[in-house]
Amino acid sequence: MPELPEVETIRNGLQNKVVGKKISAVDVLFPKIIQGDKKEFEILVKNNFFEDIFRIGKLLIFKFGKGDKYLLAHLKMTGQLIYQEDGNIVVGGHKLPPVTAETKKDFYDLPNKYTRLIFSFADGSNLFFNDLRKFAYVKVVDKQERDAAVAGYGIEPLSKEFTLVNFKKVFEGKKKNVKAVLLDQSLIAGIGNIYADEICFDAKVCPDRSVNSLSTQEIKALYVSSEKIIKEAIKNKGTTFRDYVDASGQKGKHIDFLKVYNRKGEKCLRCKKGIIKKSKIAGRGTSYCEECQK
DNA sequence: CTTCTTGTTACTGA
DNA sequence: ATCAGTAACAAGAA
Repeated sequence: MPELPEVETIRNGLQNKVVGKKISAVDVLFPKIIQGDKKEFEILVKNNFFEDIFRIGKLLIFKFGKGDKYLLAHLKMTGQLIYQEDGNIVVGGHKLPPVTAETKKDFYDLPNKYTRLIFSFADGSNLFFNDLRKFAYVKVVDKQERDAAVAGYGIEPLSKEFTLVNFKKVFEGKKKNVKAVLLDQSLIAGIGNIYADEICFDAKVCPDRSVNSLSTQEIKALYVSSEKIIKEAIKNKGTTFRDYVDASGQKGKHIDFLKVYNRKGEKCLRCKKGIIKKSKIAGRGTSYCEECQK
């Protein structure tokens, strides 16, 4: 699922590909993907261009060249943003291909049965917004609404504000467990289920520990591990567990580096004694080693 | 058939 | 206020 490292990989990939290109057409194949006024969306996008692409947590923010407007894009669980240089796609008037054994098999044919939105650029290239589960969205906002959205997020792991002092503040006076705090986007931006488990494992902290029981050293370990795990995952272009692909349609390689997630029943790679356990913590499937995560 | 999967929000009750 | 738990959203896999 796209978490910070995956969304950052997509942002990075799109930066060099779509910024500055004139959008000549937009095809809305699933109208519900657009939050708010659909007409406003189409009028704004057409004959405009993306001037820059930002990210906070798992949220992408496209700045338009004309008009002081922004497009927020959230991939939720199965969203994909795939850019394709060529292809035999006629600009405008896209229709979904029929669902046949052929199209179903080739998930990477574009557009496919999960394509919800297509931006067509003047040079003939296209940006496909696919989403199997239909939870992903785009939303046009002004500067004020953009700032409000950003303000709702906690400290961003790749920013200057991600310091040990600020990280400690997040845990102060709380009673929630570690997993719940790591997943809370209003406290720390961008961590999802996979990396929450990996961070707890790396820090040797059991995810169901109440944060008010953590020692200063344990909080520091979680801080160091958060930064380390997220940067490693970005280096590997994210984790493809199921649907995630980057802006070029390529899978991430970080799945080979996961140490606990999806390893239920396997022997712990670190202590080689414990068997990875999976239980429900903070309402999420959580994998951890009881032997070496205290 | 049932159960599980995950990001986020909304709602309940403690 | 804070927290835990759960339903909802939707479409799949197992």
